[in-house]
Amino acid sequence: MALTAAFFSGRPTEEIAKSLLGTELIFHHEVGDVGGLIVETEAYLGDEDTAAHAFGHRQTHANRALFGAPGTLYFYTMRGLILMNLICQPAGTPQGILIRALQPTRGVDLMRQNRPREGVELTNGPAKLTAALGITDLRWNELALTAAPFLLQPRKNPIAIAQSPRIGVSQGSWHDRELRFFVAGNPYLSKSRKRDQDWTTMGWQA
DNA sequence: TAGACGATTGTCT
DNA sequence: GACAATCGTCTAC
Repeated sequence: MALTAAFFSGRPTEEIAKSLLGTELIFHHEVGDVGGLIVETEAYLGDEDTAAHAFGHRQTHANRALFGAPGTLYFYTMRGLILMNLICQPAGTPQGILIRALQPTRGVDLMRQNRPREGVELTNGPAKLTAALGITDLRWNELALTAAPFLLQPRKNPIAIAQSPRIGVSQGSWHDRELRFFVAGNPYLSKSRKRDQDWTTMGWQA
């Protein structure tokens, strides 16, 4: 059964970030479905999180989606690249989860057209996966997940969930908080090392 | 394989 | 005009 808004409230954002691992993100493209299993996420905890866009309850036109209802989509650009977040917690509590990497499951040929790279390079980074899915603008920012052409379907369970400090967060008192969660051993992780990759199980339970 | 660095673009002050 | 939740390339080991 597909995830709905209820999935994104009623428990801590870190918990939700972990339970998204193994969920298939499906995007209904005009010319066919594309998608993959979520293998890496990061939690951004709003007001008090020095790395979050809403730190200090800062609200601008660009980050307004963070203050939306659970299940709201937050897309934003970074050096001309597009990153995708899912909003957790009730409206007014600006917490979100960044989708950092996917293991492709469907529409791989289409994704390769969108982003001509081979193997894990197709989707092993937050801006890489949006490019591969074919997301080229912010038209779905601030929309509810259920109102946009996206679908989240639970598929697999990780053998082990690992965590680490967030990537690209080097300043502020929260820089070393372990709010990045990933499927241990999955080859599609950003920053993954070859010797850590398990191509037999891909990090999933049988 | 790890680390450094330059490119590049939208947003905010 | 400064900066950023990144990417791709290059270099050294």
